[in-house]
Amino acid sequence: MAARDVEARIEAVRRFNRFYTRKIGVLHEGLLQSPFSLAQTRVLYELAHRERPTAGELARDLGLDAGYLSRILAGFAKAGLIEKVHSEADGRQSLLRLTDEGRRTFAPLEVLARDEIGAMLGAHSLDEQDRLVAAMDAIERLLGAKPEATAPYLLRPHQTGDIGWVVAVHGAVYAREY
Amino acid sequence: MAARDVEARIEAVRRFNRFYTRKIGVLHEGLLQSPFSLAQTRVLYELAHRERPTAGELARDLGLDAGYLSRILAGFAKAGLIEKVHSEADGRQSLLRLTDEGRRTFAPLEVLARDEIGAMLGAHSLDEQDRLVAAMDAIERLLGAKPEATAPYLLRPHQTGDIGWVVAVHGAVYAREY
DNA sequence: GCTATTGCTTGACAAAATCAACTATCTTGT
DNA sequence: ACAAGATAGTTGATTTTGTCAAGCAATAGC
Repeated sequence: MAARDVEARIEAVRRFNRFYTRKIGVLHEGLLQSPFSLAQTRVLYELAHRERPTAGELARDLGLDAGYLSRILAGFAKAGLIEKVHSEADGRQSLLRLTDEGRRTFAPLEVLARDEIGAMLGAHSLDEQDRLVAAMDAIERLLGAKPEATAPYLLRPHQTGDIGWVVAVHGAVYAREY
Repeated sequence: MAARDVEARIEAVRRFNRFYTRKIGVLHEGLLQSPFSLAQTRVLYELAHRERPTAGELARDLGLDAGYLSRILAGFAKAGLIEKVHSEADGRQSLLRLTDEGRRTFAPLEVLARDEIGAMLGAHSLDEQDRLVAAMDAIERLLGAKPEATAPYLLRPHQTGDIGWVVAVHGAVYAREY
């Protein structure tokens, strides 16, 4: 429980990240039969599940480049999948909405994605399925809450020869002398 | 616990996938400062942690296109990061190995990646960290074991009007009549 | 009102990934 | 032993994906 375990925890998380990176890659292959790219699918999903999002909202939440997203949305609009309505409140932004055509197009993708996950789950007993979902919920709950933006965190125990602590805050890494 | 819950489980897994897709994306941003792409980094990692892998082995395990990987490896070889040794056993394949230079190049990446995860963990209490790691281990254990390649799995409970079961096996989706 | 900021778009470009064709080697069946 | 087929890897052509900076219109802050 001491600092000695920090390395082990980090390794465990990294192993999981490698594992799940691959898993997600495999799962996404299934949607490859659709005419949409992964990014397009993610955007479609958000469009289908939000009230009247703006482009900026989607870009922020999906972590997409604004320009990139703009093109994706332009493509959707051209294909008649979405409608852009000028915002009354702020003339710079448009409120986005799936058209009926958009919903019809999206529906089979949704089925495909569901069935794929269903197949994955189906390979396991109900008990295992429950444990899996519980573990996922736990991770989401733990990592989903925004971490405190306050103190820097000790990453490695001090060792002779170290110049100080090595700390990382918000992705940036610093060395700090004693 | 009945089939009624299937949909709920599927939704939970999908939500987690969306969540973790984003998480991984954010975590990879940190390595953006390095001169290597995500794919290159993954390959480097495997090279550093395997005995004498072949290109095919890496391509399979990382899910990379053979041609794409070939170019990545050619780049590494050109930069003096790896060495290809003709396999005695099979003249078609080469055994790959990081050079000392390769190890030196890889080391700071490893530190960066570790510190990034460390920062993530550091935002949580030790107890939370333990629960996080336990949940990740659970998922890996459950999904890591190769599922039985036998029976098709029931995805949705029967409803009036259904033509039959909708089943999915290994990513392919079939309809089956009663 | 003037300036800075914000939301979005566009053009130019670079990086990442896919596909098919091809060579060299190995395996299988007869 | 040898032809036919499979496999490991490379290469060229191409597409897809993503990034960056410039620019425009609308808004917000002095």
